[in-house]
Amino acid sequence: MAQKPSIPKGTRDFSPVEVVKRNYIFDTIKEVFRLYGFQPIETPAMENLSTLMGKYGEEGDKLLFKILNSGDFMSKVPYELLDEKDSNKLTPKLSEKGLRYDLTVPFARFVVQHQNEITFPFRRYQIQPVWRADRPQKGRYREFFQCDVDVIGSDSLLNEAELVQIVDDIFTRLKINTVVKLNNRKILAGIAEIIGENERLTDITVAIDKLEKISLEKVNQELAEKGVSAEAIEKLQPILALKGDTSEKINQLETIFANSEIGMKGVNELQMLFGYLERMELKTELELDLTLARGLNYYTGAIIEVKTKDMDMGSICGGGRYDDLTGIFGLPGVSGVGVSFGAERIYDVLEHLNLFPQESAEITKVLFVNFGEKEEAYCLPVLAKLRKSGINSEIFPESAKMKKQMIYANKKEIPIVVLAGESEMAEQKFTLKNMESGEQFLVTSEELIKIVSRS
RNA sequence: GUGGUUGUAGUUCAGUUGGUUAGAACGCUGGAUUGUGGUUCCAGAGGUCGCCGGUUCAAGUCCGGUCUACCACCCCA
Repeated sequence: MAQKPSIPKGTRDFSPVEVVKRNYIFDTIKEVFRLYGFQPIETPAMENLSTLMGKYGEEGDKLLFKILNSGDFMSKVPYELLDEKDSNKLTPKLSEKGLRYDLTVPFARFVVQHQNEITFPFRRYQIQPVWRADRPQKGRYREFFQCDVDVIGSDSLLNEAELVQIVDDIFTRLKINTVVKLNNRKILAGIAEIIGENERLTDITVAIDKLEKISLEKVNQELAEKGVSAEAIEKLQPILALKGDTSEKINQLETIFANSEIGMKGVNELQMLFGYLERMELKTELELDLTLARGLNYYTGAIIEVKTKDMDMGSICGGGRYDDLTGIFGLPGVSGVGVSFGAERIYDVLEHLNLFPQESAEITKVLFVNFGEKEEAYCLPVLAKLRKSGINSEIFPESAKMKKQMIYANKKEIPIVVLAGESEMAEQKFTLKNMESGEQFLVTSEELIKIVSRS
């Protein structure tokens, strides 16, 4: 006997109901992207490892799925390498392709490769699965979808502002209450500068990013463990404790950064961004969060993160500005800014809050019961007319027992069943049954189409 | 990658200090009802107790390993 089939760890099948719900999210997102003039691209599931390696830090490299070379690859491996048993040295001999880890790096590669065909600034969106060899947990998978929007080739902060507007638009449509948290890497760099720990920018950002989750004491402890001097930690405290609304925080930062050029630049960018946002009449709450760092270390300017106010959950959307992402692929000086929507988490929020729409464009509206060959022939022209007028409809493919066909309609939640047997045919009519109320009507084909189109 | 919890019909779960033939509910199939689904009633099918090994006269139950899902780190969407 065949053993039970299964799928790889951290991957999922999607049932029809789930796909319909997921498409609702993707369709809403795409609609808004298009509304702002973004165009879709797609890139291959696999990239050359040389494109992917070293772009996500040391951790990231470990989480890349690598694809085994084809053919007799072992014959080319020198014996000494096999004896050494050093995976890091052996891997390049066995694998030269990997599954993409995110959509941003392949996008950067795409831009460099097609730079002469692209009109800048390039506004693109991309909705595709990505793969990470992470340990799965609830809401964390090894295969998941990212929905990215980026503008590349423009330094204007208007792009940041529009991305926030897109976020506002999408979550308003999805009926999720959100707060958009904003910060700027230059502020964080300024902080590192004035406390005299320029070198430790990454450690500092990672540590203060945790302020929401763990206590101030723990954060300070972690900073000390990472080798940040006690003096610097002391200097950091008043900054972490900054209070007030956005303009108050910005005012205080101006004083703090009097001697930090990069810090001042960050303050100016924030002022400009919030200036744009004020004119956009957003429904979403905005918050300047100085502890917002986000892990990805290619961000250089604005940092954006979106959380829902409706339930306790990590961010459902995030992004920022990255200067010079294409530099590593040989095209320096092109700046980009983008955000990525976490489809899986948005799904969980909508499910939890029961916000998926009941009506779906993907379910069958009308089922013709099949009574036999003559009856089939009688129904087919009407079925064709229904479909022509855009009504999802089907005929049961064989003249099975009535009960079986009714159960089929019931399970598929088909709202209307059409019965046409001998007696109906004799009168040139159809019996239309409303499956919810159980009511039945004897109607002509024209009346049938009219009634069904209305409901 | 580190540490922990878990696994029994399709699903959710019972299963005594280790002791004959592993149960229930829901679901599924058929019937009551040859032109009527959701409610009801009757009958039936469905399990290598995640997998591999060990201890024992005897293992769903104890031990080791492994896989899976989940939880906390790490990191992240």
